[in-house]
Amino acid sequence: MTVKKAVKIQANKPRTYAQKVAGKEANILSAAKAAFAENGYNGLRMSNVAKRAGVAEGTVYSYFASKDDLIRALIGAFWTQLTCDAREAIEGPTDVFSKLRALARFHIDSLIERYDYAELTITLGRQTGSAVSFTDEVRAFVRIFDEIFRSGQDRGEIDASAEIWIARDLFYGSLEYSARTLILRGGDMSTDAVVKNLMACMRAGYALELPNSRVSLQGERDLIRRQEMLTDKLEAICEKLVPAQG
Amino acid sequence: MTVKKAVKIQANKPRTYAQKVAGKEANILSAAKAAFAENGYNGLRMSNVAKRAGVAEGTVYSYFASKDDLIRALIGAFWTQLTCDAREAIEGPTDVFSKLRALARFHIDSLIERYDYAELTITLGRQTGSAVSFTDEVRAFVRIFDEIFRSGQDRGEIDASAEIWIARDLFYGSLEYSARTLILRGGDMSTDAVVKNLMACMRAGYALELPNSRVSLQGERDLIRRQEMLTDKLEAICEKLVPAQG
DNA sequence: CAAAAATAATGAGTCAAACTCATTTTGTTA
DNA sequence: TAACAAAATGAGTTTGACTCATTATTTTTG
Repeated sequence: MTVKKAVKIQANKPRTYAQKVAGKEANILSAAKAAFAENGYNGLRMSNVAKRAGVAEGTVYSYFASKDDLIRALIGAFWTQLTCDAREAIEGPTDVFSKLRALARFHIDSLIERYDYAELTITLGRQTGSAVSFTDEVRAFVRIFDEIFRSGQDRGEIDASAEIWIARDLFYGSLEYSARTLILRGGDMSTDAVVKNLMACMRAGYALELPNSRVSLQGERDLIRRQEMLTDKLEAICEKLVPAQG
Repeated sequence: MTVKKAVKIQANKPRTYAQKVAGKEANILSAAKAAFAENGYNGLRMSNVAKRAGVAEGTVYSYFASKDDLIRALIGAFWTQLTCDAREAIEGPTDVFSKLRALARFHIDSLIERYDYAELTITLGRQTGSAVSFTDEVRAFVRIFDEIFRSGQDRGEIDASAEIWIARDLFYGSLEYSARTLILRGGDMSTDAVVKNLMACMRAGYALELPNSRVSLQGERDLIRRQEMLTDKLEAICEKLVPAQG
């Protein structure tokens, strides 16, 4: 038996039953969330989830086909929430690199708080042939970086020839690794240093300030050459004049 | 019962038995390696490993206390081999950034070939309370990067104030993420672009060439200023001379 | 060399936990 | 309120990691 989420609703009856069903799914999910937070993926017991949600074990399986599917749904919800929060976090700054910095800061803080989700995202993400997938939710989150980066390219602040997927992996990859280091070693190391370093590298590698400064440097060199030639001429004139004045 | 690896060896008896025991452990490990390669961690069955190794299931448990331990031993061996190969791969170049480039290239290629090990390293690495640990083996691999980076700092080619753990996470993190992207999306994307981009960012962020060029830029600016003043003076002289000559 | 002791191998059996499904309960419609 | 449909139930099945009493092999000892 599979619980049909799209229950036919009559216009006159104010869908109390459908609400109840939807509420039960939410109950199970939040029970799973709590169980997962306490014991992780391997420690999570479907029987425990059922007990917490106040339903029989079989009921859980009528909403989620397997333990994997249940956790997948959880991961999807996590990324959706994260996307929402991240968008809020980057609202302040208008400058492209400041936006990226805000995103980086938010992301590494989130990862440190809930690294288990990130870990499972990778572990379960590669497994094929499952009904539930959280690919879309992760993509929606990743899109935040893409939008900022693209807008930077459009505005001419970021090198337009930079491949976005590489920049994205550099961004998220280094943040995730650093988050793990901070969790493992813990203590006195700060997220600020990580973010600062990442942004310095990205700015140095992608920002178009450097080429511009090179152009101005070139211009200065030209000027120097012209001034050298002018100096030569003037010196020659001086040479002629000095005996006349001396 | 636990098989004692340190069998007391009599000088006269040429340890045929100890060899046999060691051989059996190697058999089990290679059987596990094959099974893991075919089916991954979840798909690996201890019964299957035993069958492949030509021993009873119980025997496997006298060499490795659990499935986790068996896989951990496998992961440890993987990193040891990788360390060996990586050291060979970076032998050619002498320049610091060329060495890093060689390491990056080697690492991303290895990851693409055997991503499952990298994934499990992360998943199993965080789990506590297990007899077998592969921390040392991973550390030995990571040390390769550290050695190159440190030597660069010592030689003055790399910013000495750069925090090595952050640089390391940037390096390995971005490579792992990119490897995953390349595996998932596959096809026409190349590892070359990833390595090139990473090295560009690291060079821009860590190399000491940039500060040097800034110094020379400053020097040129000073020269321009002096020439401006000189030009002023010469122009003034010309002004005086022109009516005299005109 | 044979008996005794120590070590290693065996595989049938245990156990935990994910998953199933016949039955019961609850809700909806006529 | 009866007939029907949807949902919930939990005892039972299955799977696969792990155990342990027994058997086999090797080493030591007298």
